[in-house]
Order: sequence, then structure tokens, then C-alpha cells
Amino acid sequence: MNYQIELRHFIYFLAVAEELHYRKAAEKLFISQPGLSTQIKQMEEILETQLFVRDKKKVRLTPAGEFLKKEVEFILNHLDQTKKQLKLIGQGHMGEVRIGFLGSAMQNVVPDLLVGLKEKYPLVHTTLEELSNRAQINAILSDRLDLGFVRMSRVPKGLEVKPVFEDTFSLVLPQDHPIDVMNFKSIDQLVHEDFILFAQDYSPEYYDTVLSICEDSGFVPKVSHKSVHAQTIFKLVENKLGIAIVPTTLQHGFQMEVKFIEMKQIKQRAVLSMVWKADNRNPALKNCMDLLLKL
Amino acid sequence: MNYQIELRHFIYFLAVAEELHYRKAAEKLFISQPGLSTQIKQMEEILETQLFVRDKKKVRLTPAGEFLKKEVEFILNHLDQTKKQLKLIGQGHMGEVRIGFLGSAMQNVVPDLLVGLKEKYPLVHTTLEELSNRAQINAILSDRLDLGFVRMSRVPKGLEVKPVFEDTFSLVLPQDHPIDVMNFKSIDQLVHEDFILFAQDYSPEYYDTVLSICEDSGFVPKVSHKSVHAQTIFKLVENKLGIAIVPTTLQHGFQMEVKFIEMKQIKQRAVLSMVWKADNRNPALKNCMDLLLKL
DNA sequence: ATCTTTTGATATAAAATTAGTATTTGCATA
DNA sequence: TATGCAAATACTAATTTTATATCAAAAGAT
Repeated sequence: MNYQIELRHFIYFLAVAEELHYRKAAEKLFISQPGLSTQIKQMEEILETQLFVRDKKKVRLTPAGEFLKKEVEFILNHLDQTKKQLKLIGQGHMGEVRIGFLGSAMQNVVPDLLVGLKEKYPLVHTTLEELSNRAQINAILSDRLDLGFVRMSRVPKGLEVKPVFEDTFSLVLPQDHPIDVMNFKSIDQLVHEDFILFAQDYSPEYYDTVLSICEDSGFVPKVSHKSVHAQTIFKLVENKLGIAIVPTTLQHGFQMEVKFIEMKQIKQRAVLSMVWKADNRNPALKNCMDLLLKL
Repeated sequence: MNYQIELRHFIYFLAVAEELHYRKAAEKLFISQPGLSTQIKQMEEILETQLFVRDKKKVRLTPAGEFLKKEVEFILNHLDQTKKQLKLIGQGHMGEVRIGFLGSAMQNVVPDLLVGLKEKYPLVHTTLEELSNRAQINAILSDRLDLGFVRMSRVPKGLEVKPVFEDTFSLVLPQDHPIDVMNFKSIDQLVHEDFILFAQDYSPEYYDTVLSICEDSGFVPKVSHKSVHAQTIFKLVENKLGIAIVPTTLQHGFQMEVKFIEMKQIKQRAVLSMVWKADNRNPALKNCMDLLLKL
């Protein structure tokens, strides 16, 4: 009496609307003709609207039937599309990965990841946001970010962390500074220089590491400026307001009148790590991380 | 084993997705909880995609589930609409157009449209709803409205917008205010008055425009009250709590002890636009718009 | 820690619904 | 009038959904 319309009705209806012939439509659907008849009749009762006119050996659509045919085609089409997309999302081949990163990760790791993702999973969307270490951790904890690239080794409970790139440190000096690659021996040649570093609260571990580099040479650096942008730091060095110590890969990607001296001999390394939430359920993230570990 | 998805699955799924609680969802659906469990499980098997995560007493949607929820909402909504229209067509009506409007559109454009529709398409049914700009946009995006009358020029992707009426602005003053049509020169005669405006989030563009009118005369108005009803604004003016600037056509249709001074000389205009979804499938909407463009 | 309550899952039985077979009705036409 | 074809109807069989009873796991209370 009081049934509901189901997708089955639509599929049957569409077959009849296309064939305009019950027996042929039934054959196409691999069901019996009487079964089809009753289903269409039931459908008309549920919708309280006549869909077909059967007179004089001919089956035709009513105006309402014509309208419904167009709608049903649209709905079934849309549904098909949805089912396909749904499966892709479930397998992580489609969807969105929200990535945060430190500016200094933009030189190699992050671009490589993005290129690899685009190639292997062209339907996975990425959003990028440059954030401090702390801001990334907070965003991941509160599910506003799926993956972060940070310079820190200890992270809050519930998060996981894994190093993805290790970099040496380089001295950054003005172009005409007396020290160069040839005569540089040890960092204590620069005891009396002003140092320009990334701000402590932007990347605490970086800051501590640089301090420990100096400490190993027996001095405490005089830090005159701090910034959160590599661009700014290089600009200050260029204008002889001090010297800097930064991860070596930062020497690419900036056009500046400064020289880099890589300090391979010191033991400290600038470690870039990826961080994510242990219980993140985004299937696209898993693929993303698998890819990263192969790079 | 090899079943088909049916609409029933969608309805059940939506209930669980909304409640995130099987028992409550089952109650809402008037079925038993075990029945619901098995149906959802079957659905996940058919779609070969996990839709919910059930861990530690909590039911949550997977990303695929989130996606499906949005799609299902759209599909069921669309279906509902289709069923209604189908019935109207079956009864010899041509369909239904659901119209939203700002209160200030009720003075000319909307009534004209309705009269014209009744005359030319007597079988087209209309429903009317007074809503804010934002509420109209949301309703159109989610297919709860076919056509909106708003005061905004930029709309989200997927919507189309077209100006239908341009109106000058008028000052609204208490009946016994010293300024009148004869001695009014420029709005800066009213620098020291309190202004009563439509609320910013009811119609952001109106608000900005009024501010720009004042700015052109070199002052920032002191806004003492905000309202979403013209009625309220006029009442406040009548009681000398301030003055207002509104689209000129609002002077008709209200019985108030206030006077209007039309400011023809200022360049700003209150533009009323119609908005609709680019891919709206309602056949009656097309007729409706054709008519509008002739008014 | 133990007991109670709450939540979702499973097994099995029952109810409801769909689909099939046999048959009838209606209409055109030879 | 007889024949052929298409759709509808009656009835039965098969399938599928839903409910009852019950369980296991986890959270909360005492």
C-alpha cells in the first residue's frame, strides 16, 4: 500500500521508457514481463502520477513520464559517478591532503613530494600552508592539517614523527667577507661577528642546534637579529648586518649577494621531519606517506 | 552477496551520519537497531568502501563517508523536488518555482514577477520566502530555492547573477526634521546625526555602499542602530532615534511618519539582482526568468 | 576493582516484498 | 471469426528485509 520508491523502480522505468515495449524491456532487464508490469504499476501508484499511456497496442510516455525520464537519467548518472568517486576516495586515490611546512622545506622535500603525488595520484588534491613548527603541531592536533614538515624530534603524545631529510649547516657571509671557502677552518674564526638566526619560537630546535655548534667551538654567539624568513636573513647578511648559520639547502632558490660555506666537518645536522596524527583516518594521507618514504 | 544499492540504504545512512549513533538513528527511522546495523554493513559491502569508523564507543564518518553524506543529501533533496514537480505536472500544472527575496524587493520587482507569472503561466506554482542575502545563497546552493533576489554582485561558483532593478538611495528623516527636500544640498549636512542601517551581515553590500556614500562626502557615519526589517528602521526614525539611508522604493508600502529625500545626484545605486544555480533543472524556472527579463 | 549501563554486532526467526509461472484480456488484422 | 501479439492479473515461490533475543566490549559509577 504505502511503499517507497526505490532505485530499482527507476532502472525498470528507464528501460521501459527507452524501449517503449514491456516485453523487450523485461528481456533487457533479465526479468519477466509480468514482474515488470507490476513494478511499473506500483511505481505509478506510489508517485500518484501516470507515467505511461497504453492504448491501441502502443506504449507511450505521458508528459510527466517525459519529465521523469530526464530526471531519472540525471539521477542514475550522478549516482554512478558518485559510486566511482566514493571508491577512489576509500582507496586514497582521491581526496585532499592538507600539508603544512617550514619555509626551509620548500627547497627540496616538499616540491618532490608534490610532483610525485601529482604523478601517481593525479586526483589527490593538496593544500599547502607555510607555518611555524608550533603552529603545525597545533593544526595537526586539532585536525586542521594532515601532515607537517618540521624541524623537531620530540612531539606531543598522539603524534608520530619521522625524519625525511638531513642537511648540513652552512655559514652565510657577505660576498666580500675576508673568510671564504679556502681559508675557513673553524667557526671560532667568527667569534666576534653578529649572528642572525631564525627566531627561537619559530624553530626552537634549530636555534638550540646553532647554539650548540658555537658552544662546541667554545663561545656563545652574539645574536643581533632574528627572523622567520630566510629571505630576510639573507638580506641582512647582504647588508653586512651580521652573519648567519642555516641549513645548506637554503642556498638554492634565493638570488642574493651572499656566499655559503658548507660546514661538513661539524657533527650537527639540520633534520627535517614529517609529523602526523597517529590515528589520522584520511586514506589519501597513507598513500602520501608511502610515497615519501620512497623518495 | 551481489545486491544493489537502494534509496533505503541512503536514507538509513543519512540518519546514522547525522546522529553518529546507531540506536538513536534507528529510533528516528522507526526500525530496530540490529536491522540498521546490518543494512549499513551491507551498504559498505556493496560499495566496497568503509563509511564509518567504529572505535572506542564512537561512530565517526570516514572521508569517503563525509563525501557520500554530501552526495546523498543532494540526491535525496533532488529526488524530493522531482517527486513534487512530477505530481504537479501529472495534474496539469507546470511546476513549482521556489523564490527567495530580500524584504526590499517586495516593493516592485517580486510582485510584478508574480503577477506576470500568474497571467502568462497560470499553472506554475510559486513559493515565497523572505530571507537574507546569505540565507538565499545557501538555500540556492543546496537546492532548497530556485531563484533569489539579493543585493550582491559577486556570488559563489556555480551560481549565476543578473541585475534586474537599479534604485537610487533616499534619506529617511523624521517628519519634523529641519532638513527637507527644499534645503537639502548634500549629505554632509547630516554629519552629526545618528544613522540607522540594515545590519551588515543581512546585506553586506548595502552596508558598504552606504558607508561609501558618506565617505564620498568626507565623513564616517555614526551608526547607532542596525536592523533587518525596514519597518523597524522607519519606526526608529519616526521616534527620532536617528536617520536612515535606504533604497528609494522602500518609501512605498509602509505607513510611517517619516519623510523621504531622494538623492538622485549621488552616483551609488542600490542594485537588486536575481541569482540562480547555473545547472538548475527546474523547467518552470526558465519560463520565470524569461518573463523577468521582459519586465 | 567490580558492577551496571550503554553501544554496536550476530544469529535466527518472522514478515514483507519481489519475481516467476500460468493464464486472461484486449486489440488489430487476415 | 480466428489468429497473433502485447500487457495485465492471479497465484505461488523465492528472496530480502526486519525484528527478537542475545552477546561482547567499553565506559561510568560505586
